[in-house]
Amino acid sequence: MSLEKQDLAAPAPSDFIRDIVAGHVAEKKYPQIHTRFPPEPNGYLHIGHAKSICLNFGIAHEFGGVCNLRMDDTNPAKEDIEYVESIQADVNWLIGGWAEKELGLTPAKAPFYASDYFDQIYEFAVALIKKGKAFVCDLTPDQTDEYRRAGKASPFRDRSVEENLDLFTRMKAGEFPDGSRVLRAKIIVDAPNIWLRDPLLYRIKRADHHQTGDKWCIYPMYDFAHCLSDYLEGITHSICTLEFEVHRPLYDWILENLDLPKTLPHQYEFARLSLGYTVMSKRKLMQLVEEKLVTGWDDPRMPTISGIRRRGVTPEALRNFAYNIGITKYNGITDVSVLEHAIREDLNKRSLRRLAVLRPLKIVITNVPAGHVEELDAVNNPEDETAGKRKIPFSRELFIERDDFQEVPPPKFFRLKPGGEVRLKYAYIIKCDEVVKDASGHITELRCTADLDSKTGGATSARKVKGTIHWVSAAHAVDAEVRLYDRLFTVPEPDADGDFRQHLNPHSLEVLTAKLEPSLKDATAATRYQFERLAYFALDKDSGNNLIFNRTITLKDTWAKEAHKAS
RNA sequence: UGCCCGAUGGUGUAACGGUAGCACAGCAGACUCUGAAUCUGUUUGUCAUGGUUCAAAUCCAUGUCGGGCAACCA
Repeated sequence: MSLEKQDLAAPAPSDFIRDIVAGHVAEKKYPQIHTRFPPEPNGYLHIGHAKSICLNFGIAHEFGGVCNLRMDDTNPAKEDIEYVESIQADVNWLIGGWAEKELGLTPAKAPFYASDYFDQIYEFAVALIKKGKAFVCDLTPDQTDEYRRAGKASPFRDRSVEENLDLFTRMKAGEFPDGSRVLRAKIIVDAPNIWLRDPLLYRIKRADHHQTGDKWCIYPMYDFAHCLSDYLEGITHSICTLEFEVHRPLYDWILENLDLPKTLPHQYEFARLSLGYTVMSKRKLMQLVEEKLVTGWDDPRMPTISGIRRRGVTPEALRNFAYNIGITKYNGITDVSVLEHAIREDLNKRSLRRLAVLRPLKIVITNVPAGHVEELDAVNNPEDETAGKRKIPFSRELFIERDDFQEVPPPKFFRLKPGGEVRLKYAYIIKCDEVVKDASGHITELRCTADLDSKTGGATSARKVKGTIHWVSAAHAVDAEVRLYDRLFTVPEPDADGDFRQHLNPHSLEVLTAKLEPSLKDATAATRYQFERLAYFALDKDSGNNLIFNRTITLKDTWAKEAHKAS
């Protein structure tokens, strides 16, 4: 299915923000809808950001608008160019083939940066001072905190415009040490909303900035820079998460007190994503990386966009997930199964089926002569006829999955057992005649006979056998490293109590050497594979001459559930 | 504590004063050369109490519970 068709087929998402936007479009309130996605480059983007990206770009896409990617880089102490680059790559990947046209670009065809506006933001601060609406305050951080809690005016609140102007100019010139003075808005000292109690606008902070170098030693605070950046870019709908709801009066106050000629943007808030069995805060993800609890930001177990991508999930799957969860103001925890379903649904449609054995058990088909090799037809994707067929080699010695044989089978086990029959996918029905063990009782080999007329299309091929299993020809098999990933945490809410690290899943990664059908030698990074009856896999970026596959997600396994119930 | 926000099955959402629907999960079955996919059926819900109304998940009031903010972070 083409992406375009997929978009058309998907019901247009509807939520309270889109309802508002649709209303504005209907009344022609703005010439064009303009949103933005404004991450701070102080970490990698995660699936919660994906929700926001899909919302902001989705709205632009659906209402003929534009969405800017803007680095909210007002705190150089915590930011880094590495993050700028990863954010750009992740956004491009997520919107690729979907909302690329809606991506707003600066004249340099780069993302936007709040730091692009530092000169203008500075002038806005000067304008506020001149109007008597901002003042330089010499209180220490602790004192400031104390005064604000008490709803008491700063003793510096009534400095003259001239003095404020002089002090602010000198702050900029670097005449004062870090943290010694700040610029504050003059609003209401005892407002019920803390963010209106003369909030900070600028602080002195000597830090090398990844975009502006050492040009500045004062940096605007989020509240001051954000609304003005939105305004300067012509943003109409500034969409953020719930924790900024209480900041909205300040957002509006700044814009309304600057006598701005253009239409003002408006802020709307929605609930951030919480996912079961996952931690989402950048701080905790950073901790996992720094303490080497994972291999990096793009470890396939991480909920980061880069980790999810490396795991083999497609942007379409992630977008469908984002659509499916909806947008509200309710802080709930989305079940991981919703994500897993979106991934499986996507991969089922697109992945090439292949035969691969993860934990090999050798079997010998005694009535097939040694040296005999035949090529069998195998369907590449039953969900997509255009994917065609391939040949797979069959011979006397094969590998099957150890799990597919049980010497003492539980009830309803319809795979291979002593004296039992099973179909080898695309090949013959075989019967297990003998179980060969070593001195310690470990099964080393199975000796079987094939019903030589039962090959697909053959005389007895219609014979009903309850089970069908996958296999690979031992002589033709290709070895590959497979990385079996599982959820990173063992509990639905890892950060609900105490230290989230104590809930780390010790089995979140298992590495095996698997036996693959030979066609997988030519596997490509862009292709998604389903190892039949097992899971979906994608080539890892570490893969070179030696193949490395990441397990994206398992197939649903009703039998495992059944077996679990029995035990 | 103050201010702000929220509450619909197990989970996430829809219903915009007029039949509580969808998805995921679960359960049961059909089909199956993937115990997958697909198909069929199905269990489970409007936080509470009042009020307005012919009619309330929806509007109002009060309460309960949950979340957020009170960084020279964003």
